[in-house]
Amino acid sequence: MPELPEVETSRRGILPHLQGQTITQIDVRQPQLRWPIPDEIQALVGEPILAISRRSKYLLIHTAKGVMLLHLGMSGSLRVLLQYAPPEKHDHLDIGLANGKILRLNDPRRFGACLFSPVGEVHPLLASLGPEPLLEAFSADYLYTISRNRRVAIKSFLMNSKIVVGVGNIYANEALFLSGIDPRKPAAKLTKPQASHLVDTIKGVLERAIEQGGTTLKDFTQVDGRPGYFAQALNVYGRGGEPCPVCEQPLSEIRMGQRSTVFCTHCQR
DNA sequence: CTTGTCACCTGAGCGC
DNA sequence: TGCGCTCAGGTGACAA
Repeated sequence: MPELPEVETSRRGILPHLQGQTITQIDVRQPQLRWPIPDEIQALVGEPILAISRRSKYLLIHTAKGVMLLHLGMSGSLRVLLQYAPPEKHDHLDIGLANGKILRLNDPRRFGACLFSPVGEVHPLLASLGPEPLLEAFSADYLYTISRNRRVAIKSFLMNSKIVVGVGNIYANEALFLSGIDPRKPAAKLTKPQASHLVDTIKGVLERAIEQGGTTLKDFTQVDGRPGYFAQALNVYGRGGEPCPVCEQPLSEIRMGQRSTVFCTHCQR
């Protein structure tokens, strides 16, 4: 499960089931995810879960011995089940808990990850990430300043995790539409008001999606308990050729960096 | 350093 | 029904 709101919704969904529980077992059925699941992960067996946090699209399960990093890639999802629930196709990993439940990772495409970081160390994958989009560090001043002298298209710039994390293809398309900015515009050509508007719309679109994830949040213990990927009404994503919701001109669809990019040539400049 | 491309993997949908 | 092709929500590793 991909974009930041779904990851945050997953965090909130599994939190009540995992908080304070001790990890009793870690069953790896398929270690070949994006990277092999390391054997060191077994160091967490016997450890109480102290907290579950999120950095970018990584979920971090904290213990006194270290942190388990979970990433859902393009197709991963988490559920909380009873420990005897028979594993189904693509159920690669179970984290057994003292209350008889398990946290189970399912990921058909195996672009996800389960990694380990010893206590006190920051995992290398997290070391050079940009700011969280919903925190104050991601501001108009920041975006304007960091985009100077950058010729890359603003959409690719936004999707660069060194600039800001958590803005994936869907929300990059949506935020640029809501800001009236052409996704092909070189980042350096953003004006200060545009940078400010863009920061506001990114925060707004992500916050609304998280709120909706919250309202539709199931308890993560049912087969259909996963949050819907598209809880939020989308203006442009997946709507190439359809009329623009504002001006009714047909929406353009192009590819930028192998990613589908939808925008309105009339409303976005 | 910046930018663009490739790779990882499975499954769904489409045209034939 | 089946085959081959394209595409899909991510992102690190490279090459230029």
